[in-house]
Amino acid sequence: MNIGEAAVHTGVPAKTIRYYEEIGLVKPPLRSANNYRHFDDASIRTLQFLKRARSLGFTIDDCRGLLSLYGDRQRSSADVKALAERRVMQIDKKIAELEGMRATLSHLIAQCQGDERPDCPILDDLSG
Amino acid sequence: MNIGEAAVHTGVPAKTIRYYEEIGLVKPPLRSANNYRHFDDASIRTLQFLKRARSLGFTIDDCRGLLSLYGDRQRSSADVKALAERRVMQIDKKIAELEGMRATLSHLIAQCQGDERPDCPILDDLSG
DNA sequence: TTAAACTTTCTAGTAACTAGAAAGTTTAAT
DNA sequence: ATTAAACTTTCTAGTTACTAGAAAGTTTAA
Repeated sequence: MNIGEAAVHTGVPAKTIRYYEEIGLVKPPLRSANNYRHFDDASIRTLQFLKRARSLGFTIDDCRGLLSLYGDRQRSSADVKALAERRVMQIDKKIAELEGMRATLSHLIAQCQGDERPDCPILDDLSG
Repeated sequence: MNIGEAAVHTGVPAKTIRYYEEIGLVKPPLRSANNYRHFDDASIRTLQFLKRARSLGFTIDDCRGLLSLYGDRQRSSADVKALAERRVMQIDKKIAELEGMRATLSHLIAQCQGDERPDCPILDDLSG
């Protein structure tokens, strides 16, 4: 499989695949005679794994850890669980932050007439 | 006021103040004889404005817009309101995305024993 | 007087890609 | 056989919003 096909099969753009290789997240695939990258089934599976992990919000560094656990027959599921739990805590923190912003903003928006006049509680708030 | 004092008074770090100047978000303050930046009340208020706006999740570009509306006596509050509403929509989108991740992750976490054994529903999910 | 605590500018690093350029290769249609 | 489209390669640089650190000059307090 060439890189374009791999991109279609995994949902990871060709540029991103090259990037993952460059930063050592995936190992360099073999090259065909024409110097094109050749992706085998294992490579494809790794890319799908990464696609899914990234979509769940794991950082690239998390992904390194996950891939190494994935490849480790001796791993304990506790290690994976711990990584996932840390992620959930970060997500919760981020959600709380966003909900705080949201609450303040909608409160201000509700106070604002939103007409042609210059009076604006939103700017009033921002300017202290 | 020197930059350090301005930083304390506004909560915007000195490095960030210089950065805001560099990207043209705030206009260059006057300099004292020693070439130190001198911040007057108006500058301080602008920095406080930015601090607040950034904490509400407005991007730097949003802030440009907000500052220009702030300085415009002829502005209509509708323009400000529109900007804030766009922000809320983006926040909602982000929250929904995070909650999706959160739901999937906690589901997987709940299924995972988290013991010394290698069996792990989380990795099973990631590997498809 | 001298050391600590400022300030200046400059470069480079962070996260995770994404865009674009210039050049080589393959494929499909003429 | 040719040639144009659609690949591929590497390289550089841009994105967001800062942050860290270095080297050098200035002010302040002991």
